Amino acid sequence: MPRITSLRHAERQANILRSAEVCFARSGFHRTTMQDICREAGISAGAVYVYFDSKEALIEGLVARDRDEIGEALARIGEAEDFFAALEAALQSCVLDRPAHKASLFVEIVAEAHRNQRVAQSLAGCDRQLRSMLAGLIERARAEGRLSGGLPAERLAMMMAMLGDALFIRRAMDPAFDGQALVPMLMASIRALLDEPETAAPRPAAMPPRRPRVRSVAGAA
Amino acid sequence: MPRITSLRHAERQANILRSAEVCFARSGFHRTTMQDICREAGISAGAVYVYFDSKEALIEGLVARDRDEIGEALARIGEAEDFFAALEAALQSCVLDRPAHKASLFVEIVAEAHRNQRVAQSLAGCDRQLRSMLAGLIERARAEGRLSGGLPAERLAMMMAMLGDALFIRRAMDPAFDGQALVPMLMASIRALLDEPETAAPRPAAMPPRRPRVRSVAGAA
DNA sequence: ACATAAAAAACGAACGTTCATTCGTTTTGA
DNA sequence: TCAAAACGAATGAACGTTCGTTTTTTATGT
Repeated sequence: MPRITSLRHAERQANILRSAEVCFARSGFHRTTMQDICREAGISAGAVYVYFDSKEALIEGLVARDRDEIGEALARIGEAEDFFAALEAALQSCVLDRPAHKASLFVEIVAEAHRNQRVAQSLAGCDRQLRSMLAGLIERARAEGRLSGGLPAERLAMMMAMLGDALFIRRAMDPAFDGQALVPMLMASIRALLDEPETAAPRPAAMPPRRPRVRSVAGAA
Repeated sequence: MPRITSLRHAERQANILRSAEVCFARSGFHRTTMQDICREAGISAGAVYVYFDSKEALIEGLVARDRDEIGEALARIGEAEDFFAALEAALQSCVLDRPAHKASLFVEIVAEAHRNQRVAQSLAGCDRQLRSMLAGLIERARAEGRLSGGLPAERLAMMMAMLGDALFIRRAMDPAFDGQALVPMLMASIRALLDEPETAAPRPAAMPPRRPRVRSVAGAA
């Protein structure tokens, strides 16, 4: 029974995904033809259907692959000892150090998620996983006394994820965008949030002309 | 000479743009057919070409319209007296209070900008305008002694714009996303950044186990 | 080792659908 | 009255997918 070794099969599949990623990042999902992908992958028009059911399946495959990649990167970060160093490392490895085309792909996937149920679910799963890992980092650091703030960890994780989104978006919008230059600011704003006590005081009705350095964040529940 | 009054012409044009916006936000640019837009606008298939040269021209029209809208909103904000109140108002009116389909449209436009030169230029222009207005707000507040920090205004404006992007993205990704709940955190992180002095000290090599409340941001030049 | 067989993989031309745009005709309104 | 505007069926190109054929790979028998 001549079945191709599953290793070879996986290799071909990965190669097609790589090609699809390049094409999607370059021209977008809808402007990329299957022929483009096949040309990029060096295969014929029909061959891709041996490995993927449809063009949509290619996007799903890409999301799943990236989810696994980021999951691994975050897991590695969970091992680190220093919280802020870990966070900055996460920023580097999960956002800034990723090649530029990943940023374009991110925009493409978010757009596609809007109309493709399955892509939306993959993306939501990826996002949930990422944020819960971040929240876990925060809670562990608190339990070990390395963090003092009291704001809900989930919400802080959401803020961090959003900063990552924003960096991706900017990178996609402008190839000359210098995300690295913003790292100190990003880290500073995260530090400010992490240090906030969980006070429930409503924000002041009017702003006094001169304020103390940092005021507390009165979040909704 | 029976030419339609230019008022009527502008009305029809705006109506078509509105319809296109709804359709693009619902199904995305490439999955929306001209028929969809015409049906939504209540006109026939060919009529749209009296007002717009092509489907692409519709997107360009939408970007131009939104740029003008946001420009007006920001101009109004420039008039405000209290800096942080103005900033929070900008957050509300330019991001949170905009209808949900604007968030979807934003993602769609960023994706489209990636492959359409003219859309990219419109978007970049819109973005530049927004950020320079924000930077102007900061510099004015500093000149009047209402702000003490010293980080570059352009970079701070970039951070603020990115937070706006991030809110839009999240709204587009998840209709249940509660941006309002994050406002206190967003404002707190912005306050922390605005209060930073322009020190150039490099970030500490290793993190001490217990840190003071806020540390300074050592940006690149 | 080699030959053989059979199934999977790859090919690529062709199909059928979808859709932006056009155009000849009709309607509208200044 | 007549040019602009609107209509909507028709057009033609683009593209995802299929399918009959060819090639490659692997398992088995000698």
